[in-house]
Amino acid sequence: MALDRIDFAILDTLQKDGRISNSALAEKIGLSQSACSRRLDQLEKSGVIEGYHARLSNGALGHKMTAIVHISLSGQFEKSLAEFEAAIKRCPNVLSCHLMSGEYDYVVRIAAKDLEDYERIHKEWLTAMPHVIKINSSFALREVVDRTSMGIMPELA
Amino acid sequence: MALDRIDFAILDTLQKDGRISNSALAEKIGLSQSACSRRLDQLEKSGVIEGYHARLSNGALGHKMTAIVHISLSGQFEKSLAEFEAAIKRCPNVLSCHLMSGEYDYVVRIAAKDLEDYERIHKEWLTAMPHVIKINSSFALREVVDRTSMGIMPELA
DNA sequence: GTTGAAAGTAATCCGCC
DNA sequence: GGCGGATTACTTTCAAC
Repeated sequence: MALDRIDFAILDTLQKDGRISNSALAEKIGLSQSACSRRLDQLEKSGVIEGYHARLSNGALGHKMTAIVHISLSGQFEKSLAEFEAAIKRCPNVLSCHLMSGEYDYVVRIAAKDLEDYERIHKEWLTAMPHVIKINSSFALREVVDRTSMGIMPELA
Repeated sequence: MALDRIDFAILDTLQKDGRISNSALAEKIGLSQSACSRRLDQLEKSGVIEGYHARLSNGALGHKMTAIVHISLSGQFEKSLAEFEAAIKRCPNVLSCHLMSGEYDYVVRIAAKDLEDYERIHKEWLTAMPHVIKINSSFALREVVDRTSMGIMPELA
């Protein structure tokens, strides 16, 4: 799907305010409501927009701690990976998980209430996952940036 | 702010569908529209809901590669950290960045179109940031989980 | 791409139970 | 917490340009 500047402007706006009304969006990017609505339809149907989500405050919900955990499995067979991934998806404290190249197989970001809560997660979830042989936890002292998708500003230039 | 099961149900729903209408939300959680609207107001004003965002497909936008970069600075003075953080916030390819305890000072997640694009980002942004003395890049082979906030299901129990 | 209009739906705010 | 009502605003669709 070919996107032009107007599409990027729509995406940029919607990324910053996912609940903006079609009319406000149309006005902001300088398009009529009908044209704006049609483009938005296209962007949603084509999969460029995957969905809309409320962003909750982990802190306000009592999860003031973020851990970044590097995990290695005992083998890299697709079956082992699949079993581990199915397990990690079930853990509600997992914010993100990527299969990686390099020293560790997975990098996992975890939200916890506090250190004690992290110990519980570590024990009940992480060490209980299939094929795990090595776990290395680091803790975030501060969140500097946290976005789901990258800023699309560069494409606007 | 004290949250009850109804609040968690609202949050859970809104996290999955950030554009749901108040009337649909009210029906889903079994509340009248006015009560639902009042609670939502509170959740937004109290900061539990930080905002609403469209989730864009990095892949569809041409950014098919995710890198996780560990960065160390030459010193951990607050001034150095602040300067580095100001710089990293400016980079549009940065998805997340955390100041860490442990071996590296920062863990940064970066979206890139491809390896060539990553090399450009590495050269133009990462190595150009103030006080950086060590950069270690790993690449994601697969995204297993990616959420902004943790699932709040556990609180529903 | 635009405008304008119609019809349906939703949000907001009210007082009251 | 629920209900009904009134007002205002938004969405969607359509026709015509």
